Amino acid sequence: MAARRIPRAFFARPTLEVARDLLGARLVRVEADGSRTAGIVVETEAYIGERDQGCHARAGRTPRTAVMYGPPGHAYVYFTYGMHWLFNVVTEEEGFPAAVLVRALVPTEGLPRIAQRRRGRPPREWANGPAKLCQALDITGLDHGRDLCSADAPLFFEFARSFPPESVTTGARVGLNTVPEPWKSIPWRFIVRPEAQAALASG
DNA sequence: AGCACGATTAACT
DNA sequence: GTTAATCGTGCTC
Repeated sequence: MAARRIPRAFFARPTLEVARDLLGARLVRVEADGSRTAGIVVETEAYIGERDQGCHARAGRTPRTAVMYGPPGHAYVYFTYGMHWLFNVVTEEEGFPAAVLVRALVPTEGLPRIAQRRRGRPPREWANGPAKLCQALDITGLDHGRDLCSADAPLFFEFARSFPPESVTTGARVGLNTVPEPWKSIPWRFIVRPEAQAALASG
């Protein structure tokens, strides 16, 4: 029985709720040959509005950030450090710029293909970072703006698992070195504890 | 037109 | 722990 795709209403909620509830969801890429590569989301971060000085929308609406102002459930994919793609899903109601950055997956499907894309690295490092998971699932600028909730989307989320509060930790978002407080330290990062992640591999 | 820097990664010492 | 790689973006001149 096929798992249910996560509908747009899930993303049309407060970004912190979406970031927390996305832990345990399955991010799925349908490959050109129809096969799937996928993994369970185990780490996310929330970026919320123009006042959030860690959010790209702090500069207002620009060509790059326009997607964040659009309807929820769409992909906000951007290029950074001259070489890496990072994947977010747009949240909240249309007109309010916010998104959840997916920072790590535990790969569960299409492992040979993922191994090929992450050639030379051990399985543990296949998708344990925001740019790594984009490599693993071949997420690039071509996916920017894509609707992840349409029936024929080749990239989407599925309901898969849920984690109890004791399996989740929070902390400051990563990489905001020059961002002023309180935004730099506000605990908008959500992580599935390592023990709980280990259980995913076997089940 | 020029510039500083980034929601990172991998390879170093 | 430190640092190079590498280029689009937004800001200043």
